[in-house]
Amino acid sequence: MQRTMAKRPLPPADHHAARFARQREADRTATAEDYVELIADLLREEGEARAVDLARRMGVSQATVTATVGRLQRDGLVETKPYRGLFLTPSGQEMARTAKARHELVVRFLIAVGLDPETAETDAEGLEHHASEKALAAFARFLAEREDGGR
Amino acid sequence: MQRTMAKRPLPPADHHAARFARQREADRTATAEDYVELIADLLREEGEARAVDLARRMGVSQATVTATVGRLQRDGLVETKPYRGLFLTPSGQEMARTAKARHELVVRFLIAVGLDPETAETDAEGLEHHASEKALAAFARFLAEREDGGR
DNA sequence: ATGATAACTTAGCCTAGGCTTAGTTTCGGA
DNA sequence: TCCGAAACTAAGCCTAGGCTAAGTTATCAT
Ligand SMILES: [Mn+2]
Ligand SMILES: [Mn+2]
Ligand SMILES: [Mn+2]
Ligand SMILES: [Mn+2]
Repeated sequence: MQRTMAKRPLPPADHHAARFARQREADRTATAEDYVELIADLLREEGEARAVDLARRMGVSQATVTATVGRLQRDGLVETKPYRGLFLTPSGQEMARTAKARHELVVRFLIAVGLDPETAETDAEGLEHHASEKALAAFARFLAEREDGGR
Repeated sequence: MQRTMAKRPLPPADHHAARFARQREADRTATAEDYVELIADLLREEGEARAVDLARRMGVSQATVTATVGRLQRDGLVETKPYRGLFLTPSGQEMARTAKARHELVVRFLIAVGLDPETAETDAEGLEHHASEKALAAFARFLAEREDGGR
């Protein structure tokens, strides 16, 4: 995949550690982001977001959804009305809005660099959680230039 | 970050679930990939990869390294000689080689689309685990075209 | 040669996020 | 109306990957 194995010396240990720490942090927030994004999507597209639908779409058992939603409630992102679905608190809505915009941006970017739309969607689901603000800005810049380029 | 919130209907539930399943799978393998890549780097650059150095560079306690390395051993990726460092089995070397190439590719790609090198390194540490083969191929294609473009 | 220090391990704890199985509660069709 | 099915909850289990604190053990400098 690459010819020359660059002889780059290792970064200072604390820098190195900081990278991994950021990665672990992103992993910790990923589930919440995916859930609230999906809840928002379901509310918008289907009018309601029931736990059973979340379970189906996340590919996870209902019990897992119950537990995860419990944590989201604890963290002030979600409210539940049993048999009537899930709802987002203001801060849940905020997170969903951000997550959705980021998700869309990553998908459009991946397509712009030559990935097919289906794979772009799949990959974006994971990649989105690890793109920093700076990376997202770079992606947006890239897309803006692409659109301009046609002119 | 985006003006129009595309009214894309939700994908079929099973497709949707498959995306999240792939994401979870990637998360499960990420730690092993990072460890073997780092062990390989340390062996190459420092001549040895001791647990204590791994701990420092991963930003994690020594006890965590012991536990994680135990899993890597169980999975046939690593061998240990106490006070003499860690070594990769053939399949560990193979994983390290792949992970390293992928890491380098992602970094170069991020820089090519306008990210500064330090952020590229940080983001790559997380992004690399979620880029499919197709995405990596697209990144490589993009880089090849960039290089060509100057001609 | 030996002992202080660094490296490593062990034990015990925690949370997130999975699972199955077994209840309970609500809804809606006959 | 009422009862079976669907939705939800609860209980109990598991693994990964973190932590701290308390041992061991090997190395190396004196
Ligand atoms: Mn996602
Ligand atoms: Mn998403
Ligand atoms: Mn990584
Ligand atoms: Mn890496």
